[in-house]
Amino acid sequence: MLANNSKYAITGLSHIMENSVKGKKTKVGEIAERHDIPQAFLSKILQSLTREGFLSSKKGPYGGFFLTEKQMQTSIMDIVKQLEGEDFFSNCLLRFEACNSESPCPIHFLLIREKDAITNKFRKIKVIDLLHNIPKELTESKK
Amino acid sequence: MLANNSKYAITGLSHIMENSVKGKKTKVGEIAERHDIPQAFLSKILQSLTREGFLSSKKGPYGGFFLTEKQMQTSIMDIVKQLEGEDFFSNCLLRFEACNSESPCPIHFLLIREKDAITNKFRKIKVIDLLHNIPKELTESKK
DNA sequence: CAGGATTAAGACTTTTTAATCTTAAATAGA
DNA sequence: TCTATTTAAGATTAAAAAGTCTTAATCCTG
Repeated sequence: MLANNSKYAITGLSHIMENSVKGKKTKVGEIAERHDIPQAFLSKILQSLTREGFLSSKKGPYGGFFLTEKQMQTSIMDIVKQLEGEDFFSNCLLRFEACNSESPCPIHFLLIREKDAITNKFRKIKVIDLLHNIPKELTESKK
Repeated sequence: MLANNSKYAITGLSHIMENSVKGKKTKVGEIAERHDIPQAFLSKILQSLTREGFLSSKKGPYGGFFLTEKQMQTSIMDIVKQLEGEDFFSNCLLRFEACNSESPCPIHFLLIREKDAITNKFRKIKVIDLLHNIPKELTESKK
């Protein structure tokens, strides 16, 4: 499970992504209001992403957050790692510090495939993919 | 990611399981020491499992925790649900309260297969399975 | 160049999770 | 029945995560 940090970050990036492809910047307040996220907290999170180069911002009127083409290609694994800590994905689901094949936790081998699948998916998903997140069969027909 | 609660609980049950098949009871101190878990905290967790019927205990000298045949068949999903809350598995990885196909979070469809696989695995794994957690190829040859 | 709009930074507070401490209750064995 | 051993229960404290507040810096517009 991800912490609130990552949850808000991904939601925010998804929103900023939508606007960025239209060439628009996004104000924190807009994201906070639409997704019901505490604004000051979201600010801090987006600021930290900006500091680390995952996101761009501009102050002042008509300012806001936006993503460059290059930033849209960031793997969300890198973003989660920055927010949750470098070893988020190397730790096992039970959060044992040193869980691996040689010194496994009680469920290491029982869940290793599923764990790896999740890790690989996070590696593959890029910020730009947060845009196309609804499968065709659901967008084409209604109900 | 599971909280410490569940981590300690599964570690503890795994240890108690080992002793239970030999007909032995397990003292909290023994588990705490072997796995480096704060003893008083582990006590509380095991006590709560006992209160809910997932585990058995006996006070006094030669007492300790143990598992009945029936308790060994408990799905660890039920145990995690009790410790982390009923909707642990119905929430998505991003912990959105209401994330489903109709109102998905930004990564709902990107991770739905992997998420479901994990959930099903937790449903299938029983306490008794915590005993046999090392694949044959690793126990047979060394190095 | 003044004023409002916006992000930046960091101190502060609240809430939740993790862990400890204290006292009680049960029970085996001498 | 006394004592040592063990779980039970709940109050308390500590640490971490989540969230708020305040002030500064930037920069567009008139």
